[in-house]
Amino acid sequence: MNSKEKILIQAKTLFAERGFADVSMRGLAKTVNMSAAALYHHFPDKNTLYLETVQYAFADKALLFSEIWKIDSSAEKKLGLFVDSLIQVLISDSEFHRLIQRELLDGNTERMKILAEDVFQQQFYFLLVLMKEIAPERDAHSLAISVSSLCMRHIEMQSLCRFLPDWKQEHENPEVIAKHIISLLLNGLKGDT
Amino acid sequence: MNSKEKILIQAKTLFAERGFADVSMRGLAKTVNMSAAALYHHFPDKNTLYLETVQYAFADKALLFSEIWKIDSSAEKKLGLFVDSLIQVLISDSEFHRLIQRELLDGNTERMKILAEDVFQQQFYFLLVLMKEIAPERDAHSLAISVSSLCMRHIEMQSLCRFLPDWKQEHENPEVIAKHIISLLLNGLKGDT
DNA sequence: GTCTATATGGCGATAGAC
DNA sequence: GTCTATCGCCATATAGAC
Repeated sequence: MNSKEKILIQAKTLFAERGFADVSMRGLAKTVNMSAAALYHHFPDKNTLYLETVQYAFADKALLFSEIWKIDSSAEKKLGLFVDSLIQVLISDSEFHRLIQRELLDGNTERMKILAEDVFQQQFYFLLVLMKEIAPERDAHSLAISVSSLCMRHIEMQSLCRFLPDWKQEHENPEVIAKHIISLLLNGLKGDT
Repeated sequence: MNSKEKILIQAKTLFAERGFADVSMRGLAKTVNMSAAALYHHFPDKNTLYLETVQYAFADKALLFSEIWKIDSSAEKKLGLFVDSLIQVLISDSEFHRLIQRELLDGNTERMKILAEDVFQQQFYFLLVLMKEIAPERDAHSLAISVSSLCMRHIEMQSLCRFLPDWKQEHENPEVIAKHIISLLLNGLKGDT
């Protein structure tokens, strides 16, 4: 593995965990056993390093769900698989998840465009098709946002939920979360569980 | 208004906008026309200042919805009012909203407890009661999380959604968002709009 | 491609006058 | 309660040797 890739891997970890302002070039250099000066051979400045780190972290995510859309099954079943997969990806690559959260919070327009086009767009498109099939009389865009919102936030709220009434251990089980979301989407509050 | 309050107001703005690490005592001092040293008369260190700022920003939010729960109306109607109010609060006090996002991302256990007990707990309790009334056979805790997740994330995703397929201007209208969420909750994907 | 050394400046926090 | 001055440290970034 070349140096640049080694740097990007560690940068992803550090930026995800502590954010842009709280990561120093010195600190990053230490984790890859380099001097800080050496980083500047690979990246012109800290800002560019961050941008490239984000793009690196997002690079392979666009294709992650492609098998789901090809499956010959009902739209509801596909939606279930998508929710399962999204939750699994967010949990298994929590650095990726945290970088998305940070980008959403920052709201930089240029990087929003990158996030939209490089990460979300393809899956979002298929999700739109699915929504139009399941609920043709509704607003597909809003529904697709709702699906991803539910998956992401249910995970992000875990550290808070422990301190809220009626919390149970099982609420942190990914499969329980997924099942809840699917059921809510398909049936609404009043449907069967 | 005394100096301490003036400091807290500006600190809320700065911490919400740029995060703990990216706010300097010098910079904060400038916005309140003070020397940095003077800040240390009111707060022992930057960490304590941040903690007090968060508590200050959260202080009056707990009671914001109390009228809703008293209204003599159907549970569905109350849920609608809650969603409307939550979205309105998040939009009208975006600094408050951003501080919550930052706290959720940080995940500090001590401060999660503060956030849960000082901000969420009371509304969450009433929301639980509402959920048990509307959907007695379902998991009320998960449903209450879903309600707040939908409200918060739909707003947080706005800067991203502009770059996603099928986006329309009206998707940023708070009333449109609220109506969508209510309809999704009450009817699920397949219900009427 | 990586190093050491360094320029330049901002940071949190404190001392002590008023 | 606020100031100026300062300590000691760490930051980004660059220069130049190897």
